[in-house]
Amino acid sequence: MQIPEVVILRLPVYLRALRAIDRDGGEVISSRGLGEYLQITPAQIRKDLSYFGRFGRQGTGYNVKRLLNELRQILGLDREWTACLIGLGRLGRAIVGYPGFTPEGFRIVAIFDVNPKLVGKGLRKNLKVQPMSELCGTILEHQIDIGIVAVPAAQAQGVISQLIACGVKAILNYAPIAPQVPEGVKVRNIDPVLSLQSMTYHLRILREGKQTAVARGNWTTPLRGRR
Amino acid sequence: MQIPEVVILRLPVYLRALRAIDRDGGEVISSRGLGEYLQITPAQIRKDLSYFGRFGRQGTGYNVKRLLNELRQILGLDREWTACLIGLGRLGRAIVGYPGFTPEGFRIVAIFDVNPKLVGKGLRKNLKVQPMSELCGTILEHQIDIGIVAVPAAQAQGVISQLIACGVKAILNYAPIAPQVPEGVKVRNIDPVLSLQSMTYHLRILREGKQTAVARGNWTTPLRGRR
DNA sequence: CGGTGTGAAGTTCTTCACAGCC
DNA sequence: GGCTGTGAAGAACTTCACACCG
Repeated sequence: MQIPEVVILRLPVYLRALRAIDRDGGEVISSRGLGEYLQITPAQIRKDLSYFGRFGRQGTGYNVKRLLNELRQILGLDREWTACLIGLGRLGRAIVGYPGFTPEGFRIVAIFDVNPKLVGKGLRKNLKVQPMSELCGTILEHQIDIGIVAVPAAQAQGVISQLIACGVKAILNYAPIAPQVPEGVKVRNIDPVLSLQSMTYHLRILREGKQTAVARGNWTTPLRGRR
Repeated sequence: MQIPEVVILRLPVYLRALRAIDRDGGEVISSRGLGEYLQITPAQIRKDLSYFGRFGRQGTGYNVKRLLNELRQILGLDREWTACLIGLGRLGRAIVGYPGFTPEGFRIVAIFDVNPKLVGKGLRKNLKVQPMSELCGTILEHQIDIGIVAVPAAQAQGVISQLIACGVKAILNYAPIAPQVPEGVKVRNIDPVLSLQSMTYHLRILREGKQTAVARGNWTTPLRGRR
């Protein structure tokens, strides 16, 4: 059975919510409870989970710890995944340095950069910056699962192609490009600028809508707040 | 007419592609050309654009500069938007420091942090770290449009609620939480961990699938690469 | 009762396919 | 011939609603 990608994208969200609920001492949660927490309809949650099994109990809900473990297993988070970082510029440094970035189950085991001045620099034990020429060898040697791309836009596609050539099947891309990848390779793009640019659409509508409405004087509800 | 949110989310992607095409000297692009570039079907692109007007020319395609301007206008990027950053930890510093973050049309005009040691520190001209107590006043004074939240998870919802109370209608949230916001407020979450966690689902399937397949010996195509 | 799991209905989004134009 | 713009068809996703269970 082929599970919709949207469902897969929601599972980590459920996982995180359950972690929070567990931390707060919750032992059981209904789809309604979880839905309120996440602003998702209960039916959605039940349907999503039903793709993978029957984890709930009628009249009660879901056992938080049980569901946590099930989700961890489904998402493959019950094992450790290795990643390499390519590009140790400002962004790359923020990524390695950020403690919450590599949560349970992820570990950055190699770093690459074109800059010869950075190469050889040790970041912490067993983690030295390597030249790009060693990319493929290291990936094969360490069986690296995930490539994290934090290079400038102009170099990004080249780096991604190299990663794929070395057999990497999952890429987290921070460069502002639309990567070209063959089928079977999963890419996730992290791009705050796109998010900003889509929000301004709504901001614009809001402004213009209000202006228009004011001009026409057709208020149905009193205007709250500024602007 | 109500335009689907997915469409809005794709517009900035088109915009960026057009910028690249323009930079490379392209003057005209067909929906097919753009589609190949972005791995999106031509029909999708045409339909998306048709929500906003008729920008193409039959037999030719779209004039790149014209379409660029139309999209900029649609997205409200023909004016400047102001943002404030809340939280000047490691992440916050990466955000203000990252030059590509505030592209055409965005400007961070205020920074807030709870840490008294940071307050008063000047980052650049006219940009000093302010205490949280000044949040609302500054937002109203500068008419700030967007709040960028880079505080720890535990504080994030509180900060977001404050922003909303001050009238902010657009929030870029970097904290790993599911923000609760009233209708009319747009939030975009930037969360690399969720992206990683959804990719491991596929990695797991890939591994297990291959193992299973090997065990059964039912290869249809030769195995390429490692693992 | 309260709540899950799930076919079926409903809705939204994507793709097709073609008229119309360059 | 090539390509847009767009109703209509099709696919994907979400919600409903109810049987069934604790």
